Amino acid sequence: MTIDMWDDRNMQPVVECCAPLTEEPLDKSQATQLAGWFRVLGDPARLRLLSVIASLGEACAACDLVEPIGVSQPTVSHHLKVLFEAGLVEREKRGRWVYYRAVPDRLAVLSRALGDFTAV
Amino acid sequence: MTIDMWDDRNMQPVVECCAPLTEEPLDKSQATQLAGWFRVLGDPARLRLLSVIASLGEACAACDLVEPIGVSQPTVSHHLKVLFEAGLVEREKRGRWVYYRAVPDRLAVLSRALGDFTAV
DNA sequence: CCCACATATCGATAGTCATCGCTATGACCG
DNA sequence: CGGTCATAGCGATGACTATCGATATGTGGG
Repeated sequence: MTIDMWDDRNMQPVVECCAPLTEEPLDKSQATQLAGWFRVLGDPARLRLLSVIASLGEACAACDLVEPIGVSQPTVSHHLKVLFEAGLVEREKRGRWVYYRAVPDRLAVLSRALGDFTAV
Repeated sequence: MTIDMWDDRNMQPVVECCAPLTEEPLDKSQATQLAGWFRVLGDPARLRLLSVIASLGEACAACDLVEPIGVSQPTVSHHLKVLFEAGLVEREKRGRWVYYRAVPDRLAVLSRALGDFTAV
């Protein structure tokens, strides 16, 4: 299954995810997009990265992330790229370092989608 | 990566997921458990199943689910099993049919975890 | 300039997963 | 009982992914 949801470099949502789904049950493209985000969150290393980033407010990849997560630097870089391309974190290069921050809006969309499943 | 989070047939959370994570950043076992749930949600077919189930309140596998989702009956059965073992849906057999319902508590845990990522 | 360091990318490998067709199980109905 | 239908399990297959070491890129300091 190939997800091509993040070809757009501006990371705009492909659809304005998501209608309340009480009406009709999540069309295929919405489901694919939401699933892509959830799959990105479906890795312990990425969740821990996100949690460190969120708890620090802002985190530098090597300085703050490689050691506490306990995987190699290329692996951290890989996961950060996945999180970035999913629009769950943003990054800013300052000098030699790249700083990562969580993107509250994107996370809120997911949180709300989960809420909709229980709201019926 | 093998997830052994749902050996317990009673589907009790292995840990009382999850501490506010503003203190410290999600230990490995919490991350593994959360990631397992998110990975279950990281499939479009499962999200659509969940959304149909949620919007109907209760859904019978073959009657309500096979046709709208558009995959074969064995595949639906497989995904429902994954959702069930993750504790995201519960099932009840009545006569020939098995009825599925969403489990609001489990979904709420995930929704709240996402909220924590933005709350800092 | 060159070195040290932060980060990203590449290529390989091992493991996991979605999907299918087929088959087994188990319930209702005549 | 025997047939039919809903559903679950099995085994195979193709696709994807997490991880690593090695390497490339790019930046700042001496």
